[in-house]
Amino acid sequence: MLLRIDPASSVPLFEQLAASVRAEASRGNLREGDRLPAAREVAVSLDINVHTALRAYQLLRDEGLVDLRRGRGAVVTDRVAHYSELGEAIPRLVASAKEVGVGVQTLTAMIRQEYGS
Amino acid sequence: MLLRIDPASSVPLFEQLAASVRAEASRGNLREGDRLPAAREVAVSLDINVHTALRAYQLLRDEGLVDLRRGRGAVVTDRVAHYSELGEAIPRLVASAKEVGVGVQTLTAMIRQEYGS
DNA sequence: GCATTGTGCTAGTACAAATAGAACAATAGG
DNA sequence: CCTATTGTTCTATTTGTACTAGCACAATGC
Repeated sequence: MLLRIDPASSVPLFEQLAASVRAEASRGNLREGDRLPAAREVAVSLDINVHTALRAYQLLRDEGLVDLRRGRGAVVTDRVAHYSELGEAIPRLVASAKEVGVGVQTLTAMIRQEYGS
Repeated sequence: MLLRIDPASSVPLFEQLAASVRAEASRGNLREGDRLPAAREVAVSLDINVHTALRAYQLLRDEGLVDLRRGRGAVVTDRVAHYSELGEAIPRLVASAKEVGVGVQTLTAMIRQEYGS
């Protein structure tokens, strides 16, 4: 499990952490039943507050990627399969956008627009 | 030109307005050389501040979708073609995400992650 | 010249992120 | 059964940023 964050980035720490976990899922490095390191443990190793680490985990729980239970930790659900599926489709779209010079902000805005309608 | 915004939405007004213009572009309703209504005009008809309308236009300028000039207004550039291209690819990905129950926030986060790497 | 249109500057308000401390509840394992 | 582990809940503070807005200014077009 490679979890990285960049304290200098403008992206919130908890989002970076969640994204880092998703990336592992997209690459197929996570399987149903796998257990993520404890929030307290992650907080120490990344030098962030426990609440921040927990918030990332709670975000992933809201998405359904992990189950959270006291004493047991964060366990990957069966939904991890969907993430690796999208892990193939997404790079294609991103490549197209980059080719024609459409930025991240614009692309994500267009997706939100499409999703909402 | 159908420009709509929802004051009740949590999405910033200027982003909604910009998205509304992009949507027109994606649908092929805008062509190179077309002129958008004046910011002050849009502000009045949508009942928002001029700065808010202007900020939307400046966002579109930064994207390269329009050229902005004093006294002349906002003119659509040749990049509009790319927007209608993506207007076909994006719905496919969004449909896939919806099928497997992946939300907007998650999807856009994954795209940012992919874009950045 | 004069109206139109975008730009710059300034500022108030509100919201979100991150940190912190403390107490609590469920689970796992010896 | 007991204990350590792990997430949950609550309150609070600090800090930074986003959004909106008002006013004066500058460039363009007719």
